[in-house]
Amino acid sequence: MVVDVINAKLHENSYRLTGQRKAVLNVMLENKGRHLSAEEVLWEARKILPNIGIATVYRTLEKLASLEVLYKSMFEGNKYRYELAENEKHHHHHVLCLACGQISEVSGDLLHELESKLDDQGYKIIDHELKFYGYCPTCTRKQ
Amino acid sequence: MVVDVINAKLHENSYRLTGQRKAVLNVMLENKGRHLSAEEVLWEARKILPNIGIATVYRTLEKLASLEVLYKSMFEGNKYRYELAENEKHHHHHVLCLACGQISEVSGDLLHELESKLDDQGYKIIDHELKFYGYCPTCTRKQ
DNA sequence: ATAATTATGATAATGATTATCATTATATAG
DNA sequence: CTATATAATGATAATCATTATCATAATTAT
Ligand SMILES: [Mn+2]
Ligand SMILES: [Mn+2]
Ligand SMILES: [Zn+2]
Ligand SMILES: [Zn+2]
Repeated sequence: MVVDVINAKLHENSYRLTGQRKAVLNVMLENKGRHLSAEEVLWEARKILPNIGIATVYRTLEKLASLEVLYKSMFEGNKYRYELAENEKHHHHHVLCLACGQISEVSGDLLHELESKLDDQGYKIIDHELKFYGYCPTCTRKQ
Repeated sequence: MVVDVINAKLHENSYRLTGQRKAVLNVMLENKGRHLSAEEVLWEARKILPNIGIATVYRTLEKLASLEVLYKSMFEGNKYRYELAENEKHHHHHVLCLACGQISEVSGDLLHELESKLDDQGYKIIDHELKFYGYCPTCTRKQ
């Protein structure tokens, strides 16, 4: 997602692009493809802005997620992770390695068939989330 | 899942079928198809065994989940829910209504194609989890 | 410049889950 | 059966991610 687009989205909602928000955004932009926890974002952001507080990081991540600049998902079950939303990758899914914890991505969307079946039943499906659990190629080889 | 099977599973692992575990099991058996939180299980179990503690409920739910007598999943994001595992329904998936919170079930498994694609890439996929978010038929009609 | 709005950081509160530990129940060995 | 080892329980403290509170600071509108 281009920075201008993000800027526009913030502006639309009359959010100010403060130094703290810039710092958080930079962290996410420099970590395309990674899935960071709030605390990880905090550590990175403090390299840019040493006094930024954890509450601000949470607030910023939530705002950016609500604007769909970021995606928010839960892998370990106790902690959310955030990643930069890239348009072409919308609706990608995840493979979580049970050995090393690595998160890899699966693109492609085979779920339209199921979704239209649900539509026929009267549901209105907005979104879906798919996670695979198993072993990544590296860990599979080591077994 | 039949009670005898559960009994056998417990026995195999030399777990004792105590009054507390019976109470939790009864709660789950009487709530087939529902997805209960630990606290909800506690309230129900206390109707049978008034002094059962929350720690024991957690311990029992975890044990039963590890034996695959129960399935454990997270819907709201902050709280796990447990449901009785029924063999024929293995790998069913969920639709979460964004309006009323109702959880309904989807059977069918269209994911083998994706899983075999991942296998080709060297992954060893053990399990998957699929959630749909949207509106249930009732809430869709009300809109 | 003044007043209103929005944002921030420190810190307390919350809520689900897990750990600890003394006590109790159950099983096993002699 | 009795002693002893093992497993289970309940009360409660600890943990940890997230949210709420609130006084202060920054930005915007008047
Ligand atoms: Mn991703
Ligand atoms: Mn279910
Ligand atoms: Zn791995
Ligand atoms: Zn509904």
